[in-house]
Amino acid sequence: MPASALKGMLDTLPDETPRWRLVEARVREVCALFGYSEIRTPVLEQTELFIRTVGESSDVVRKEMYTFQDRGGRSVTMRPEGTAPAARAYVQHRMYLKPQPVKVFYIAPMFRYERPQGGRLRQHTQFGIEAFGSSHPAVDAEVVSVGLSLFGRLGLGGLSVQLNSIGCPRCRPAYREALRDYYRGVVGELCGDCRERFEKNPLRLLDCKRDECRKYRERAPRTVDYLCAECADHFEAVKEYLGDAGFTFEVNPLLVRGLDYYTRTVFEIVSATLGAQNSVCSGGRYDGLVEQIGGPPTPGVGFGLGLERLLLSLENQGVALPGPAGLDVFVATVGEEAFKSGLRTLHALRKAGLTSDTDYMGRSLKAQLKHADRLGARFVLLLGEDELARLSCTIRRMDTGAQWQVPLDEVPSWLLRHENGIER
RNA sequence: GUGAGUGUAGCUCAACUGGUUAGAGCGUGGGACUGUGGCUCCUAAGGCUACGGGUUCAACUCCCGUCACUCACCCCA
Repeated sequence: MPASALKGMLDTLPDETPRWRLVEARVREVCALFGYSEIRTPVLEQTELFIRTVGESSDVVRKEMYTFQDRGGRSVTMRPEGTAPAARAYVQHRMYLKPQPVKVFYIAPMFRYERPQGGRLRQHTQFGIEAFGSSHPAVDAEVVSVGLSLFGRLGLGGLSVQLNSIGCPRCRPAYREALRDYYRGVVGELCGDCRERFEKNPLRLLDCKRDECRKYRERAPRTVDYLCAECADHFEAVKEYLGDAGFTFEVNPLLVRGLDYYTRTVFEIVSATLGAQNSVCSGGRYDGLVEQIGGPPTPGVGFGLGLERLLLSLENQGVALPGPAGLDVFVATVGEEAFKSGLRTLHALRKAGLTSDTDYMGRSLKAQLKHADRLGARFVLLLGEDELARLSCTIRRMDTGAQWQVPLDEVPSWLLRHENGIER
């Protein structure tokens, strides 16, 4: 039996879960503030859903999906991203009949079979939001600002917002052709990948990182110059709304996204404190997605935000993150009778809502105190023969060392009295 | 999937150009302090040096293979 998790899949240990809970709490606060409600969808979906929406030519579908036959012989896939499942739920439950827009968020594991690297895992946790039903450019701006607000609340800096518009099915073909025309003469000098992109998905020619391909993109035609009137107006409005909200961003004409369903707005929030995998949040508009799944024509915008990357970036920036919460009370006892009495007191403490624990290792009193200190106990309750005889106990305050004798049955109420130091 | 680097105690790292019982700090258990934590000191446990093979009188050290991890590419959160 191999006692190790699968490649690219991490355990989150007790020392680390508090920081996760902090981030999740902030996510929920921000979502509540912006009017997004939580949705939970299954980990598995029909493979078809992702092939049709994310796109047959995308890398995600071609080589990164965890796909297998279930026992009924159906091809199923562990979700590689969250937008398609949310859109599927929107259609399945006819949420287009509800007041629009429908705004949802999720915190859920995503799976992609890739080679792990700093900030890249096979299972990662994504916080995502989706706003279905409105094509208003102010919604695009809102979506971006949800991400930025979260980062702001967490104290994450060193970010840059990259924004672009890749047009719609009406104007994109003209752009695609212009791009092909531009690259046609130099195809032979491009890398192998780019030669394939030239055929299949010319937009992607723009984000190749190889020098031999990179030098051409400076003078390549830009998406924004080929937008139809509606798309151009939309893009202008998005920028205006974002600017009015006080956010700074950069228009990056080279930004195109890897998933096929995007239309118009695409954006990416990049952190300067991550390695090569520096995109912490990215998304865009997907006006054709719902219809493609079988719903009525419905616009939508959203983003995905990698929580592992967010945590990494926070750590790299030295943002203070919480560790395990300390105990209110540790019950230390000497002798068998005192141990039994201690257990009864422990129950009373817990019943009163005080976080408390005792020693189950038969440690010496001294070692129990030491252990209590490590657990971060604010008070230690001492119970030995002397105390038992008097039906009382010694309460020690760990930060000051002050001690009191308190009758056993009054311990919880004594501790809860505000002046004695436990603040709820 | 491609390329490179690294695998020594729970963690972070030592061990000269191959040389005999593989060390230290932190952490963990116990003690100095017979019923009182943090500081200090003492002490113990903990290693098939990732795994398998080869070279050699001798391998943590050199060679080959496997696996794992890391970084970069592809791509993405």
